[in-house]
Amino acid sequence: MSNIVKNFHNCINNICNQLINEKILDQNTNLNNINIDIPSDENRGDISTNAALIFRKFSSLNTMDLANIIKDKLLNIDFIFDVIVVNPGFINVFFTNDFLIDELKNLNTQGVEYGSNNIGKDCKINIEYVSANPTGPLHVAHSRGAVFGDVLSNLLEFCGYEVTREYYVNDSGSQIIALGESLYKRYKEQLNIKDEDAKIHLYPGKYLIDIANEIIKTDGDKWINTPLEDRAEYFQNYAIKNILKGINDDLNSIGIYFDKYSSEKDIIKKNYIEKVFSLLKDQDLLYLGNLKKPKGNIDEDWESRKQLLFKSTSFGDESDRPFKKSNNDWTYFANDSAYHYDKLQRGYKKLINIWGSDHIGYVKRMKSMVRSLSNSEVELEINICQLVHLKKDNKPIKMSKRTGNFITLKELTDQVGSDALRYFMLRRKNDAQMDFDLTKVIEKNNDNPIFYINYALARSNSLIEIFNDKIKKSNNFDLNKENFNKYLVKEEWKIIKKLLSWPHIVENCAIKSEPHRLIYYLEELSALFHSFWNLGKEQKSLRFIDENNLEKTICKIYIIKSMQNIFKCAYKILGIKIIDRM
RNA sequence: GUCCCGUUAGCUCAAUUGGAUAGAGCGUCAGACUUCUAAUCUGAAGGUUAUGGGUUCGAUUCCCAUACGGGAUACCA
Repeated sequence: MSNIVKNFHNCINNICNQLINEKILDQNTNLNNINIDIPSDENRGDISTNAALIFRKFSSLNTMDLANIIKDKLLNIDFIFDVIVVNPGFINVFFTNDFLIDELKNLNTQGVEYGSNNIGKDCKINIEYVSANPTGPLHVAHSRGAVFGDVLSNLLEFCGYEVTREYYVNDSGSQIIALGESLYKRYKEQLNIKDEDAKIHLYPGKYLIDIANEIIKTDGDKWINTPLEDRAEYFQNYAIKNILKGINDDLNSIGIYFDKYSSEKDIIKKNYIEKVFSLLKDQDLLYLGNLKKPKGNIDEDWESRKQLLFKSTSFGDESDRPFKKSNNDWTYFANDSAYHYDKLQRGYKKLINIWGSDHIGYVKRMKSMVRSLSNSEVELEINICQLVHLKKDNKPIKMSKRTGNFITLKELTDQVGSDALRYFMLRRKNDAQMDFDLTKVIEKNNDNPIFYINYALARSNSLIEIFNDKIKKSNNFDLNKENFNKYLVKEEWKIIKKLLSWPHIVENCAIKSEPHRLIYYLEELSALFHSFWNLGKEQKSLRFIDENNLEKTICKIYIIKSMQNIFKCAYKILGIKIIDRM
């Protein structure tokens, strides 16, 4: 597992220990705030650190003197070519070319495993996402969380976590009762039987009609005039089963698969709510009380009610939260707490939930709950995916879930394809709102970054083809370090350094749960490649393939192979297809 | 009213968890195709990081206030 940033970090830590021994640094010097960066400006070295600026507080020496002492020690390390100290105390380090070539060989030896790490070693983690109610097909708003959760799972797996991808099915409660009755209503409708009961809320959309017709196909009109209690469960389960299958198909079509579906019904059957109840009671976190009247806009029929409340204020929430309704039923929050208790029982060391922005008000109470139920041993991380504004030709598309006039995930996938959908859903930070333009994401021009990176890959691939056809079929390159030094120009060293920063990018993305950075990395790498490619137009000697100079060509093709390796690895994490040719 | 998220170039967005001269793409202007694939590239112009304070060697980043935009706001799920 090679990571140039980590390697260098170790060097700095060693030097720090030496300095402590030499009494230059205080015994209790804190190393936590030391940054190791890959500078964006190449003049600032291949890697840089603020160590001297941090050490300043733990030493009688001034920052620049400290920096120079560290510099002298760094210069003794064999893979460091030069060190420059800059005001106010940054230490900029340049690697030797030999070191970079060794690392590039590492990259190729490790193949698509290059960049993986073990920060998640022995950590069982549960990532719950989508979890849309099984009352209708997935729509656009679900797709962002779906893709985000999937890629975060891939990424954490790559970092050594043992990941469970989980979908929580809300197959219980009043919505499901309404769903069952909606289906029954459609069933009657399809059999041309008049229904006077207009009170029942009907789920809009055509999908329930299709399901109703399936029931008619097998059962005919046998359910007509059966009492509610006899038919309810059948209609509910039938609807859930079919809708869930549709949801699953839609997800599969964009490459998303779950390891586990958890059912709310099952959780209730396990009596976990009662278990949670007593656990909270023991910690004195439940009490009977009245919530204060909320200020501002509220319904006119608000009334003060006595109900069982969870003390989430003791964890920083702004209000305590209802655990039971005033009629003594459990709230949804109580159910959800039981579900999280179930996850804890399964031995996860960390939980991640990915929620839509409409659930943002529930973040604090759920985090508080998991802390209470796990003795603060398990952290619940909640990533909020903000709204996606759909557009077409730069004009907003109006949608309303109430009338059933919304664009489904399936329709979106059919229009733009899985790759464009995934790529653009990931391209923005999850907690910022984003636009998604149906026409723009599939345009084949400069505006479209996914074509930009695919084009880089396609171009590089044609190089490999030409190389194999014309020059050499075998993979046994004679990789002579001297040749790299002799033939490569500064633009190519820049590409190599970019490639070697991949493990650092991966680690950062995983630690911060921010997969969008992978996308930006790919676009930057592609830019370096395209730019260098075009230099070859003006100056033939800079081209990758020179039939008259095998030694040089081999070095250059080796970089290309390394680059493709990184692309393959990144595409796998992002879940998008490799494009060989365009 | 309260809470959460956001505000960075004309537009859409980055910024390596407090670092150095805040970067890309689009758009604008000026250029590069007898090609290893022009779906590309080169150059120029474009900024008081919403505003005002604070913390410190150093702030787009952390804290406080203000403005604007979006979302959430008792027993639904």
